[in-house]
Amino acid sequence: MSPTKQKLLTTASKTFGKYGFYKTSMDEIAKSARKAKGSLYYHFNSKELLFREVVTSELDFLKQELTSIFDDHNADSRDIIRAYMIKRMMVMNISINYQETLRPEFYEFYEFLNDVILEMDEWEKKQITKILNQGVEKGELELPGEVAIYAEMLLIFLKGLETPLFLKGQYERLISNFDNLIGILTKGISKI
Amino acid sequence: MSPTKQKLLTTASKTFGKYGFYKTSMDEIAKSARKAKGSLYYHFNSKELLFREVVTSELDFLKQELTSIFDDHNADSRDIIRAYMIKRMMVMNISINYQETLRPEFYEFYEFLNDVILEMDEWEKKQITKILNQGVEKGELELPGEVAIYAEMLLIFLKGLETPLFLKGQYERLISNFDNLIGILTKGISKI
DNA sequence: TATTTGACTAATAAACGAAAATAGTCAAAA
DNA sequence: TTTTGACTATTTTCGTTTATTAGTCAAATA
Repeated sequence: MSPTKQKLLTTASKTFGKYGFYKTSMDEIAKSARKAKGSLYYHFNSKELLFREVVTSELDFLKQELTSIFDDHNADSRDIIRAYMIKRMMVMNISINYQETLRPEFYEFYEFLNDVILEMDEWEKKQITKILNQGVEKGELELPGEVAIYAEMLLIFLKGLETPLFLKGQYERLISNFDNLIGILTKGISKI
Repeated sequence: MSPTKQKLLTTASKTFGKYGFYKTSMDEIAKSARKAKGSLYYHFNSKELLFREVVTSELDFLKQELTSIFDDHNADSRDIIRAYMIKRMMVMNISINYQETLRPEFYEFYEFLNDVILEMDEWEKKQITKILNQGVEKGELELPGEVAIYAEMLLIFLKGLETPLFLKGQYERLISNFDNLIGILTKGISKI
């Protein structure tokens, strides 16, 4: 990625993060980056696509952070799940542009991001399924029925927490107890 | 409650349920109920208060249904929790006016219902806490740390499911597997 | 006295055009 | 190939009018 494009992307990320998608103008981003607006459009075809790249880069970072967790094949699958969930919430807590997609207006206005979010969901479902399957194979976990459905439910649970944690500012208060709840879940799926 | 008031309330519930709060006019409700608009305002002071009563009555019904579950003191606390969760989702699935408060616009426009929802949240937190505490006392459950926090997290989980289940129409698909997930949770909190 | 009525008023939302702001383009320059 | 900024096209904003709907009240009814 060229330095100009990089500069534009990080400036866009900061500005969107500060004022939100709709309160940020393309002129403002270009000016902040000390580039012409034409350059912005040369590298990113539209405001929506620019925001997509901003959010995508946050999600790519998250994926990367999460991948490093389950790359460790020796670890107990219960520890991997625990680490996955905690890391997920930690990184999301600083993914400020992703957080904007949680806002209620999202559903009305941000359809252009639906596929990005959906893709992330599918990615996570796949990873969690993989972790669970590994745990079952290693005899650490016991899951009657379809494993993929458990993955889906766990994801719904994690996503359900996003609004209270990130939008309603309860991250600091609840995260300390989050660990206990994960403890319940991992105990619940453990083979006795 | 007088027959007229009753009639107006059920008509309002049906009409709001069909067209939503904003697409329903007070004239329409009065006409449907074959009453004068003045009667509507005699029994309910405003459109917002009328809708409040409609939602409140749905939530009162839900409370009633849930109360009958944990009134049974002999039952195993794990069974009570399971029954609570399933019944909760079943009743909510038919609480069509409550479901409207889940819509994204809710946050912007329906502040006048925030306290009703909050009150329900508090009620549920209290009931779930009670069930969990009973289970701990009877030696059926094991919960390290603050019991109330588990109740809060369980509630967040249940509320997190509401949007995918009721607004995104996944109730039929997911409810059958919901039971498995509850199984994990109850196993997780069970004393071994 | 408590309740019901419907014509009436007050408040809100929709429709619309003009002005302002912002997204997006492109020929010229680097 | 990339960058620039003046330019156009589109969208949003704002003020005004019109239409709809919320809410009132004096009279009628039970």
